[in-house]
Amino acid sequence: MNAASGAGRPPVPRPTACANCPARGDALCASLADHELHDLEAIRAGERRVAAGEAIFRQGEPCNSIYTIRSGWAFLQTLLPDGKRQIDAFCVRGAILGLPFDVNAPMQFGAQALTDVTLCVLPVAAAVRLTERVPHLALAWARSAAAGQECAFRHLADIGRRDARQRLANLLLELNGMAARAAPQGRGDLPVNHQDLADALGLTPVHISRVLKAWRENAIVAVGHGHLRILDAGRLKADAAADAP
Amino acid sequence: MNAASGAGRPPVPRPTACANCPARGDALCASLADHELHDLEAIRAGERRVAAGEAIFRQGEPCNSIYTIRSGWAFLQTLLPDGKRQIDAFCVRGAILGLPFDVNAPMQFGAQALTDVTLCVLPVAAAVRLTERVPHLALAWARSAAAGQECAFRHLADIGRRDARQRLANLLLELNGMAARAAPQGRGDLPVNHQDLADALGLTPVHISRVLKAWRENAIVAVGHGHLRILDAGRLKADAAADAP
DNA sequence: CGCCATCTTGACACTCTTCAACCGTGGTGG
DNA sequence: CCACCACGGTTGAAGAGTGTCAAGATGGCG
Repeated sequence: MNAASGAGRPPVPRPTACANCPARGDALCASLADHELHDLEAIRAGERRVAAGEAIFRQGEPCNSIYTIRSGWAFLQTLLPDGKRQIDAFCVRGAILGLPFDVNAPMQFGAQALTDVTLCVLPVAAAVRLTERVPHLALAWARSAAAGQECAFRHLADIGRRDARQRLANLLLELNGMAARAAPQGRGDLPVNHQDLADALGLTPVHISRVLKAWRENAIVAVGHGHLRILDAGRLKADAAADAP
Repeated sequence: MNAASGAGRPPVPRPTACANCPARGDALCASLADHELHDLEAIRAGERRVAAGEAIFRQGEPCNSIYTIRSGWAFLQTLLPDGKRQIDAFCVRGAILGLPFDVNAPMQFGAQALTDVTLCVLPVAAAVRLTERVPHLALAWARSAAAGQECAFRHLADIGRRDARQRLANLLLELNGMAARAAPQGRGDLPVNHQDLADALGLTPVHISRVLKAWRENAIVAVGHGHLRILDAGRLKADAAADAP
């Protein structure tokens, strides 16, 4: 998974340092100056790796860390009392995952790794204290949370007001965009199965399969075990807004 | 609508001052100390009244103010290209409405008054600048945005994973709670019509009417022109989680 | 008093779900 | 090395839930 030790390159002094963080430029840190970054680094609680399918933090439990994704895919989910699951958002590099300002309050949603994930960990209490000296930090959080809200609203409009085909097309295009930004040289495989898509869109895996069928046959998408690739984003876009004027 | 001038009480020195703001205790300001509040007041751009049905800010246009609701009801909405509407959230006293950190970026959702509304107006640029001296302010924004996100996620799980009856019961209970907090002595009338509820829940007004029918007949809710009252929250709660274990 | 928006009700159509059977693939242990 | 199994995906048939259309009732407001 990590090939940093190979190939005659000089070893980086501290592989998890902020300065050479893969998320530098995307995350919280993007809006911070170098000296502010230094302050931030001082309170970091290091790095955490979470295997695909494992929880990053759980719904119903308090969360005393702020996680930033350095690599990999994760998602936020709400579990209902009867076991149904709603995926609220997918996240890649740079996303900020827990914002539990009240350390003791139980989280109302959980976060889970979709692929293997590496996270930057910030203790909430220290981060809030740091805010006094680095107001930009709080501003960056606010911005991140506002972006998350916007994203949730888009998602809401999708689920509430569009049919299955449009929902799925929109989501796939969004995921494709995230994949492209997170790994520009990647092959574009999205690490989602039908169940994930169904739980994100308020549909059933069976229906996802049916909607994908037409696209498969027209070589617009390719489906595999636990992943999915978009072959023709243009035609997908046409389907996404089939009812637009 | 405003009876402040009546009844022999001594006139307040400045009716719109922060210190006697009806939202003091709910909003941004709740987490600020008195001297910080003073700083905030210095940059206020006064008050704005918006009549029921009018836009507070529009989707697609930039928004250079941060609005806090002092009184009345509003909602956030996403308009789709084909004219469909999704209501993303309902808001009462204390809610913070625009968080356009990039003053030039067009808003991806709009805000509209549900009843007549009075708003506290803060210019974004000045507020961001103030953040340097009052870090609490940025923290309060972040908290507010995070709360908004949580609310959106709950809403998402409702629409994605529950049937019409449960969705409606949940929403009505939430609105009822907001009404109780916003006007504890009020009669509990919710200022929503069937179209509003339908647009919030991803349903049609016709279906809303059908779901309400049973509750009407059992004296659980009372429906009127453009408003709605909950008579028996307990039985509504039972319906809201009818599928919980 | 009459208009208009809101709400109500019925009949019917359609999307999506449910249930069930089956298939292909990848992993695992004998 | 192969048989087996588990999982994810596919497909079909039937049914529930919700949308659409259309007509009528109700009540507020000019």
